[in-house]
Amino acid sequence: MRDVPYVRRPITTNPPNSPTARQCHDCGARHIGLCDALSDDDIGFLARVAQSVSMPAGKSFIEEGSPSAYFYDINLGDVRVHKSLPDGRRQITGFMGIGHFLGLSVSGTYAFSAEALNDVQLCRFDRSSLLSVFAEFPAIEAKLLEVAVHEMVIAQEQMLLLGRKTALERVASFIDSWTERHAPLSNRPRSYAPVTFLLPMNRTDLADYLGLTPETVSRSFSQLKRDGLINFNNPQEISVLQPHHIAAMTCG
Amino acid sequence: MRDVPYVRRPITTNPPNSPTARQCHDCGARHIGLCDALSDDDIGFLARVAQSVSMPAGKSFIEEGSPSAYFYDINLGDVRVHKSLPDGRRQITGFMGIGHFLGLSVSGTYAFSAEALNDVQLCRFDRSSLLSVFAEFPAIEAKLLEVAVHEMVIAQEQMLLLGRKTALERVASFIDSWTERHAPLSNRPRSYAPVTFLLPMNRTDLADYLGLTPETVSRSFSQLKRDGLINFNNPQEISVLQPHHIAAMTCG
DNA sequence: CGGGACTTTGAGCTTTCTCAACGATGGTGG
DNA sequence: CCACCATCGTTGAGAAAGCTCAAAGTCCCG
Repeated sequence: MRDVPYVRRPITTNPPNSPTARQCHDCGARHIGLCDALSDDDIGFLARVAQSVSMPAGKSFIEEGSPSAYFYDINLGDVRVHKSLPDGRRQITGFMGIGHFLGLSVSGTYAFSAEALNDVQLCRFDRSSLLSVFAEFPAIEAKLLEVAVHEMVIAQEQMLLLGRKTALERVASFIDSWTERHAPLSNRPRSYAPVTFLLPMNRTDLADYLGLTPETVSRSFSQLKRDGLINFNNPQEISVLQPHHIAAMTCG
Repeated sequence: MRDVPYVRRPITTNPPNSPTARQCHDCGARHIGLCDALSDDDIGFLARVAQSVSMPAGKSFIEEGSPSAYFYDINLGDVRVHKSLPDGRRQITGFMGIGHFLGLSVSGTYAFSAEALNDVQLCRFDRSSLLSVFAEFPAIEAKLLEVAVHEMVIAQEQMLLLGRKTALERVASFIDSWTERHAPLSNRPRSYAPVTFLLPMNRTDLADYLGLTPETVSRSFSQLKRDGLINFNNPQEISVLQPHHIAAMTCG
């Protein structure tokens, strides 16, 4: 039954001290992204309209063009977001991780699709509940605006990558940003120490994210490997041997 | 003195019934974008912290990396927004017109540059004034979130274009969206009647927007011209002879 | 009428894509 | 437990889309 999402608590409003409300304490996303903007008291109110949902790896839970009934916040796992052309060409617009929100819509239908890259846990809010929460807690809406503005900055960087960078620069940019995700040193200059981590997506996903073909992604990885900048224990596990050098190859 | 922006009212707070407050009535952007979300009463309050600013064609008024001191709303004219790489490669992330807002930032520095494509009139708000307005009028912040979400949809469409469309499809997509801007038929199916309008940007801007070279943009235009889908009276004035056919070439 | 900037067109080149084969990995069933 | 199969990743060779460089054409403006 791996194809059917398992809804842990299919109730619309949870009592204030229910396990759902309390679970935020233990949530991996409690102090990341949207929820980080809320006090323990406020998040209790948010939790009352939240449903906890699990998605197996590969499951699509947002379909481009379908009614935007829900809004999601990722508690665990990784998600790929994409748009497609009628003939099947696909552009992945982002890989989202813990604390990331998904599914805001103005038009009433989703403008993109979203799939679980691995087993994912989500907080789900239905549209109308969310609107009432906004009315009660403007802080949430304010934080959401902040997050949306930050998303926009990232989107503009991706446009620069897609429109103007070479294949090698694109792959280096990707490695650089994932190195930052796994060894975030905030404001300090990036560490020169090697970092190893797992990539939750395959080469085809990567190609569709970087505007390349899987072959070109693979060739770029191979070149970086030849140059001693990275290494692969297996295709998923990358070691960034010279993070500063990779960063220099991103061209900004 | 065309290089120096002319500030019409360099005062920070204007009295409620001042010409500034009343000018919103006559503003071309009064019922577009952000301002459209506000009642006549509310917009009076917004006008009290607004400065009206003019920019001559070509003037850069937002510089990537500089402190994000101001927030702008376009009253008249067209603006190009872009990011650049250190070696000069440029990606234009959007062409903004009347009613468009610009300059929100979370980090405290602008993530992009903005230049006037022609003579532009802007409403300018300083950061701190804007934050106080947000506190007083959550409706503005809510509308801003809505606008930001819509921006994000457009950005994702542009990523799809840059990552996955052919040169001809990119140029057709551009023509299609500008046809829509100039002959917006809302929900009804697009008109089959020809539309003529002026492009405020040159071929190099277009190339930097579409991830191409000026030569390729020109060649694509020439092909569409040969095929009888468009015509140019001069390089700025385009006639879209078969809007529906152009729309079909965008591939979505 | 002339000069500068922009646009168009052409020819050859480069990067990336396409197509194909080979290799590695992981899951499944005998 | 191992062989098999499917999927994914890597590598190579040739093709093609779009880029670079160059020259000619056009338009605007003084």
